[in-house]
Amino acid sequence: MPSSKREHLVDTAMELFYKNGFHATGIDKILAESGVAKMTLYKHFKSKDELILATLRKRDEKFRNDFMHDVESRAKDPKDRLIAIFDTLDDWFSSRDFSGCLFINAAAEYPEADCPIHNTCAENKRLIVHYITDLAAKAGAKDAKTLGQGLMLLMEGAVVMYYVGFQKDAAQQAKKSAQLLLKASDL
Amino acid sequence: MPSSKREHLVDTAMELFYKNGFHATGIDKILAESGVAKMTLYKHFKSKDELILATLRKRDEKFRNDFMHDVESRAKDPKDRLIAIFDTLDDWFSSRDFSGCLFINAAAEYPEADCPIHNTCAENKRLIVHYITDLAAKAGAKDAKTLGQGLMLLMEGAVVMYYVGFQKDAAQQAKKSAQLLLKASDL
DNA sequence: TAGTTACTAGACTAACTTGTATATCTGGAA
DNA sequence: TTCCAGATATACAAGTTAGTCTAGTAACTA
Repeated sequence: MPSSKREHLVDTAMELFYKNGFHATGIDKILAESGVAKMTLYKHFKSKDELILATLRKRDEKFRNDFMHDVESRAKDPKDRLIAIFDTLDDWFSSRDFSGCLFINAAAEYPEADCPIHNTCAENKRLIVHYITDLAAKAGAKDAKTLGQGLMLLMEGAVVMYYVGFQKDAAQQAKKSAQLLLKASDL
Repeated sequence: MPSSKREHLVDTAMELFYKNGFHATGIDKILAESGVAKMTLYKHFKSKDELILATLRKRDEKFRNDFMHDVESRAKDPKDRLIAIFDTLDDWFSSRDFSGCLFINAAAEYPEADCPIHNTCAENKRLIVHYITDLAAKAGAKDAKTLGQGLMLLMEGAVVMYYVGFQKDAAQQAKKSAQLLLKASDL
């Protein structure tokens, strides 16, 4: 049986890191919020960085899972799913606790390319590109790789423009461009 | 005559904030690196946040200026300039000290929407969208606003995919999609 | 010469950081 | 009952943080 304290720590940490940032969130705040003792944290994780890595890994799994399920519940046809991505995105943006992309935020605070934290963020992006490119191939795009990459760029751009630039219609603007890219791929 | 100490502080701070992040860069490190006394800093800026704001404002001006000049030196025709954007981007990415977008990084560390730092980042994005949309209009795009927004999303997406996702060809992938969007706008 | 301005050096505060050490408590199994 | 794992509270170490205070220096100008 996995320790429930451990999971509770990771969940609390994820919330605080996401809302306030990594350096700005001290260990003590996570402990106070979760009601777990400090020694319990250091029994499960040998450092704050290890806790950060655990939260990123959990977030990666949960985010991609929720994302794919939401997209797939919106449309059956792979081609329609490629467009549905941007409605899923729109809903995510307008959710109450949206605070950008945890992986973009983490990479910003841990800039070094050989840092495990930054690399975990990179892995998340790679897996999402893979998912989208796979969908593009299933939809029969004439150049699935290019289409997949293009849609990924629109998606990440929308996250930045909504979160950093306060552009409320970023997801719908991305959707418009996505439709043009699909047309250019004979879809 | 503007204080040279002030400018030196801003330049040093910009370098360190960009390379290592904002919370991770202490006042003392900036002072040691610049060789300026602490009281001189607090004579020019009433807090670290004020220094951050000054660096963001200087960066905004310099970045947009350099960016526009580089784009405009690559092509004369507005339509060609819209594509040249992505070669400018590519050069920026492969420059030795590239560390993502300072404004995306800053917004990640200062998440609150009503925070002056976050708002300065938003302003930078708005001004760049405006520049690109203006170019699209000059190029005679049938829907300049949509094209401008689309190209901006590709651009920001490329920054994220290069910096966070280690995707080395992000700018060239963005360029390919940009060409498709231009075609869809009858250019 | 006297005054003004810009800057410097360095001590200092008070809070906060991650991480460790110690000693205690609790619930369940042998 | 005894033993033990897991968690607890609390104090602590050692360093860092932003920001203040004081006293002094160097250069320019009336």
